[in-house]
Amino acid sequence: MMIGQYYFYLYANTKVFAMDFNNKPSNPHETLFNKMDQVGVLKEIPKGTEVLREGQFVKVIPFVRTGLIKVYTRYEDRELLLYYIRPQESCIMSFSASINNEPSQVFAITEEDTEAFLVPMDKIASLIKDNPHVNSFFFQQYKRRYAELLDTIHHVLFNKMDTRLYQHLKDKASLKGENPLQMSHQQLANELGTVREVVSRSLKKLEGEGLVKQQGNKIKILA
Amino acid sequence: MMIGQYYFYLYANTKVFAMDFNNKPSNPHETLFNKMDQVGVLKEIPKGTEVLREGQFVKVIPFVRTGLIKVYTRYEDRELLLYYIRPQESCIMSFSASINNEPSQVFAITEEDTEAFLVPMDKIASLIKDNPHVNSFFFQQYKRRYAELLDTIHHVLFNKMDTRLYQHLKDKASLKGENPLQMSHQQLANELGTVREVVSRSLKKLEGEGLVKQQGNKIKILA
DNA sequence: GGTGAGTAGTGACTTTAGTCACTGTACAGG
DNA sequence: CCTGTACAGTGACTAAAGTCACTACTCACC
Repeated sequence: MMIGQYYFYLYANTKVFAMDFNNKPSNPHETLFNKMDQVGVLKEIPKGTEVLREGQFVKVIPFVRTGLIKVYTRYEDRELLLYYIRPQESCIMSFSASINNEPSQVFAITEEDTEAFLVPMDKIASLIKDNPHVNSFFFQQYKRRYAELLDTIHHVLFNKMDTRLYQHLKDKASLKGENPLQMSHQQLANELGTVREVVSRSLKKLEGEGLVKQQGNKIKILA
Repeated sequence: MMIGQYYFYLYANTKVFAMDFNNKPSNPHETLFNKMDQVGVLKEIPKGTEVLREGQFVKVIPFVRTGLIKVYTRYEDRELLLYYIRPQESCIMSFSASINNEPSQVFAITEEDTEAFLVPMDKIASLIKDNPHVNSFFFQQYKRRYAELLDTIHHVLFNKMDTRLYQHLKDKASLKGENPLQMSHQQLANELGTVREVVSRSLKKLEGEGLVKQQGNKIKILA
């Protein structure tokens, strides 16, 4: 099912954001983000919104201002987390898909309430021409995402599930800045590309090793 | 062991290439490659030369004119093929590493006798500024490599070894354009991130299914 | 002709992950 | 209060991959 190029627009209210010309931060990324409201609109997207699905064509690139977007892939009924788009970041999979007007290969969902600038791809193209920062920003994003994926593939290929799970829990806790982490076993299984039972058992094992502790529907990371 | 920025220079003879100003191809990539000799040198690198290793700093980006370079990662004593750099392509891992002056995360080896333009990173930077084709070339390369890696991760996570092996053999045969493919089981194991015994057995299974045939030290792909 | 390196084949085994089927718990909503 | 749903725990099993140990072949080279 392809919903069309402005899928994002289906959700949340649009808000044109007030520009702050006086603020001249030294960080190029901040500068970049301050330009975004000239070319795109700021959206508020509630937690749990599916903002992109496989097969969909992309015409607008998100730049996250606050919140968190999860990008993942699906195969049959399994999923695998690819990366999170954090504040000051963008989505290279959208960018990639836009470049050649190809459909998306991945899914994306807001994992927290998120504010993002949505910038049409043609605007991005001219931004890139005018502003070398934008260009290098995307190269940096690619570089990072590639490194992350390489890391993931290492884990998948060379590590056992309990190691992967533990690492994932730690990463996730620090990413979201909350320690008793509230997630179901099923969610964890999806992010790691495995099944619920395996997560249950691995979690039990980690608990036995004193690395985590399950309390109610939360998981406390101890070490 | 870090050998320094001009690692490539350790091998093969340098040859400054004659420019062909009259040739005006329509393909931007060809145009791009015709510019390379203005900014870099053409190297002839014999088959089996290790051109990049993990931890090494990169200052020069290769643009393959003829031949084939294999890029792979290593973990403990296992390896995994990441991608091939074919003619008209470049190496985004070198590019990535250069951008922030970080060491390489991967290895690269010539799999056939290869001619490549070696272009210092600072030249690339100015090329990118002057020539939008160069810029989009690298974005395209990133896009492709990311897609390839995503594909690899799908195979690793969701397919069995014999499927992966068979697919790999087919890909490899078409890439190298030779059908009775000459490779040891160990080599295949490395490229797939597994061990020799598993390749031996999977190959046997594929042979039983009539998909391949081992003849001497070669593997014939039948279907 | 003997030796050593590289390669391939294979039986026996262990470990890991995944599957199936079921139990039990918590909780929301009619 | 009953019922449906989502979630967690677990025993029993299967399948896949990897490990270990050994045999055997080929071929280069002294």
